[in-house]
Amino acid sequence: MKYRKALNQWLDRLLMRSELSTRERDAVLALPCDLVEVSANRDFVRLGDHTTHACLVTDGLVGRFAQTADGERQITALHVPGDMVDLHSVVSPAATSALQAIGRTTIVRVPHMALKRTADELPELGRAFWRDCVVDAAILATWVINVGHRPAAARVAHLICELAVRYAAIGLANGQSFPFLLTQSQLGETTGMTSVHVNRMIAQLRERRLLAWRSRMIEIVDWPGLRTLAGFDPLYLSLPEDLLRRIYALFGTSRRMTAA
Amino acid sequence: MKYRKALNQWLDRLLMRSELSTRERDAVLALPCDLVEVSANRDFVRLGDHTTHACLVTDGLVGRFAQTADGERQITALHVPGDMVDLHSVVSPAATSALQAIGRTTIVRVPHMALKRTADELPELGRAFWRDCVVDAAILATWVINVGHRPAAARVAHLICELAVRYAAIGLANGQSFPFLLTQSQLGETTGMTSVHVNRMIAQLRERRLLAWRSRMIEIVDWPGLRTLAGFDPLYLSLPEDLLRRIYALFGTSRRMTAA
DNA sequence: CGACTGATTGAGCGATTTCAAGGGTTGTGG
DNA sequence: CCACAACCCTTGAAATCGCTCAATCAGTCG
Repeated sequence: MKYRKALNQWLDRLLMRSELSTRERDAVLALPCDLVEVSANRDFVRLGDHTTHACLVTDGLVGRFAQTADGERQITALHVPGDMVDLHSVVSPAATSALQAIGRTTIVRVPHMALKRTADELPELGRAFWRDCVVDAAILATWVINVGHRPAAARVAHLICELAVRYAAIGLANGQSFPFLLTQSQLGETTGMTSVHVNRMIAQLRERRLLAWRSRMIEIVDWPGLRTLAGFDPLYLSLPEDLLRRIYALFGTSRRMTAA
Repeated sequence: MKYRKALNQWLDRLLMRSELSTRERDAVLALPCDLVEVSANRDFVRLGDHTTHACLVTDGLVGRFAQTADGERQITALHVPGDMVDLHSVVSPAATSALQAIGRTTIVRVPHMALKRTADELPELGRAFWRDCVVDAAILATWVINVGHRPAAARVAHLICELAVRYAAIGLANGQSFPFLLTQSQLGETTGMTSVHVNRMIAQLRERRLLAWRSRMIEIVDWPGLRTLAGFDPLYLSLPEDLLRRIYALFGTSRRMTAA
């Protein structure tokens, strides 16, 4: 198949949460698909669309957007490379929210039909698909707590912790730094606060020497400190124990010695 | 089977979102299960438990509870009769949050093994299970918007609208009234606000003659008004069009004439 | 009849938003 | 390569919303 790299990213993701036989792995890699480039800030799935394909992010960042009646936008999910953004659309093709590329993004589309057929033939793989949706729901539940019951600084810190771990898990963290493609207003749209207040909270996190943020990268300066402030417990991400340990080692070691 | 009534409730639920053949329906009704009574405010699944059964609510109300590091509790989901509370545990048995009965509740437990076997034999039914989890996730996404981007009064109103529709959908609304088993503090725990402030918002909703609340029942007084204030759009509940129309008719007709 | 739990109300405080304006960065076209 | 425009970040001051603390009232269960 043509876009083997993308399918491999997804397979790696599935393998973090499910054990798959060789046959099942091969079936994933043999899925038909096609590639779409989406430019920044473009919706590629709109509310109410009836989709026929599921979208896999290979490169870039995708946000799931919802809207209140008075036009306020809220980001309810973020998807990094390797995420199948709307795997759920296989069983529920009518989109209940819009999908937008945040910055230029590469998408690989896989037909629902192919996914269904494969899942029917290999029930254990079907369960892996289902499990992936369940983990997404667990992330969502954590966002509810975050937005509902955490003070502003912790809210921002928690999202940053989550993205740090998710980027590290897919090998896109560079030492203690990872890509952070959101603007501060978008960060506000996901944490339920004003861009102004996001800015002040970020300033706090910087002052406390917990992180540094420049040119679309965030550097974790004090991982334990950030984690504590955020009340971050990565259990809900369902990552393998050893991977998690490696990530923590990556972020935690060699505390920076900057500033007296 | 012994608890056919409970399984029938669940089957009805599944049929709202999936078309099932006679064989598939029979398979659902033939599932093995056992019954558990849970007294008020008791956790029957704890964080981190490895479960072997999925829990179906037959009677009462169940809340999914999460906790922040500093002990604040947040309710991330509510489950009414007919809901399979943790169907997702079939593919992900380690509980990522606790389940608590809100008031005395009757649970029917179905073994994961039986659900898996049935799903393997009848792939379309397996997809119905998966779909159910997807709808739960859609509800969760809506809660994120609610808690993140709506002012307090609308937040409370939105939850009330959702529960009104969900109770009506399972035939438990009595005219314009439906059971409301949460205390005001619990309502605060789900909407991310203090019980004091919940109280004031409820008072507002009463003053504006949108609803009445007494002895564990809420009566919808002005459905269009409540819906508008809440910005409520039931799309995310994935209910059949005609059922929804019937529910709206039920709530909307015969506006109450009380009080000059 | 107490003892409890839940609902209600008031006053003061603090967190977050709003409004507003200025400075920096990035990308683009000349 | 520069100039410009657009967008993003940053900061301040005032207003608002929701929280905390505290007390009282109303049902409910033994």
